[in-house]
Amino acid sequence: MRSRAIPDLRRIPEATVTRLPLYYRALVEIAEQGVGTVSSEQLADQAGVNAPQVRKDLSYLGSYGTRGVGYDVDELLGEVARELGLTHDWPVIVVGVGNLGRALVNYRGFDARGFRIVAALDADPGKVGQTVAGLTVESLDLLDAIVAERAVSIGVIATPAGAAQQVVDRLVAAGVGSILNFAPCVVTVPDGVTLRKVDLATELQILSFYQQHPLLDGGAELTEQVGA
Amino acid sequence: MRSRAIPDLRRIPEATVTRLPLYYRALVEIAEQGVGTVSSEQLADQAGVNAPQVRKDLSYLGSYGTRGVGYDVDELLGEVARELGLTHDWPVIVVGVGNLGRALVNYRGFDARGFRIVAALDADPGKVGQTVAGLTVESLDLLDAIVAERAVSIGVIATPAGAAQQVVDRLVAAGVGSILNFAPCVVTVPDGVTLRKVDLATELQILSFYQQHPLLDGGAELTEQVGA
DNA sequence: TACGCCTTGTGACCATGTGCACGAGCGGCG
DNA sequence: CGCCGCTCGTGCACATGGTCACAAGGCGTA
Repeated sequence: MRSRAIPDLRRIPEATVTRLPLYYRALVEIAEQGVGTVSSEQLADQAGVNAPQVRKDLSYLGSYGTRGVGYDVDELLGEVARELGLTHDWPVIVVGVGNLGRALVNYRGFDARGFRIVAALDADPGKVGQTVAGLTVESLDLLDAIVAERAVSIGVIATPAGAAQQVVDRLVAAGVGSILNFAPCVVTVPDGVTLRKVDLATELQILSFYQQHPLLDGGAELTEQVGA
Repeated sequence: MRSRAIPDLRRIPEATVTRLPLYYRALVEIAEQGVGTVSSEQLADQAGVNAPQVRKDLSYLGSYGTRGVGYDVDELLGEVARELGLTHDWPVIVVGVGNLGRALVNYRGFDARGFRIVAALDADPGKVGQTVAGLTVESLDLLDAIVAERAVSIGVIATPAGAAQQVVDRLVAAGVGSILNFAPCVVTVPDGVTLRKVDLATELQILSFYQQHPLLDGGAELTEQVGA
């Protein structure tokens, strides 16, 4: 008897990885409705992509649907969750408790799916000791100790641009392997560390570009990017 | 005499558009240092990409550097700014004044480069009338009138997922041509409207994936996507 | 004025990603 | 038990994007 799937070590394309969260969210919604089976087309509608894409993406996971029927919602949900690493908690640290940092700490759905904010740090002594969403702001000086002690694996940068690279370096040195950068600047990380960035100004400028060039309009749906 | 550049109607690749803001920011920083000329390599370092990429991207603009010398910082800055539509102001409306919405309205650097928040709306009567960053929160009911009256061209969605599509529809109907969606859901827009999305949960899940699959690491730098 | 250095501009090649269409296989029905 | 419809899985062709290497061409200097 051969075992079920052979998760297959071949790499999952980056573009597929960026869509997995979409599928995950769509599956959660479908599961909540009590539906037991979905076709690639239904899933595609819900996730905002097209059906062949869904099938190809899911095929990378080694997840099998049933021909003529579709995918078992619960099984697929479990598969995607496992692949995304949502079956256990990830301790998250937020550095910088300004407007944005506070919003992030308060953000529901942050810890909703396994992401638990275990620390909020700031360099400003005036902010240390304040409480945000039930969490006490701690001093930036304690970064290394906190990361080590609480097994932090994901760091969120919500500092001013000037401090970002320095904080990133400290996080990496302390063992953090994934970084989400909200600071409006370029930061670099060594190989083996994953970096993603979110920049509001950049997004607005891209919109502004297309607003000014109505002729050029992708028509695409969406995509993404990742660093390493 | 042939005229200088011929802006050239050939389309600028989407990937290039997403990098223009990086170049813009890099150029601003370089200009602030009083430097008059940059090479593609310097610019590449500052922007976090590689030199040939910079040259190819800039060539799409029809912007000419000088061989053997580099690019004139001020001239290039003006060119990029013009291409991105940063030479005039864009009225922005923010819908949803929860944690995130408030942070966005407060966010400096939002209007720093020509993006001016002219309205903040919320459906909750309890929030209407509150002041956020010097702006009075207005009722969602006034959306259409406000968009028309203040010539809003960019809409930012910071509502709960359930309300997002409805708000997007109203914005589009009122004439908004660009939308930035922070709500964790898929929204659709008609052709001719540009849509971009920012989703914290998605970003974290992608990080989580790579954290769990250390073998797969792009090594890429960054990218993006856009809808229409 | 001619030569040589330096940096841009770009054409060609390769990798990645997307869309399509068809074959494969399961379930239900007669 | 056999047929048929439905949906997955996937190979292929196409489009987009990225990397590289090299030619084009100013600018300074002798």
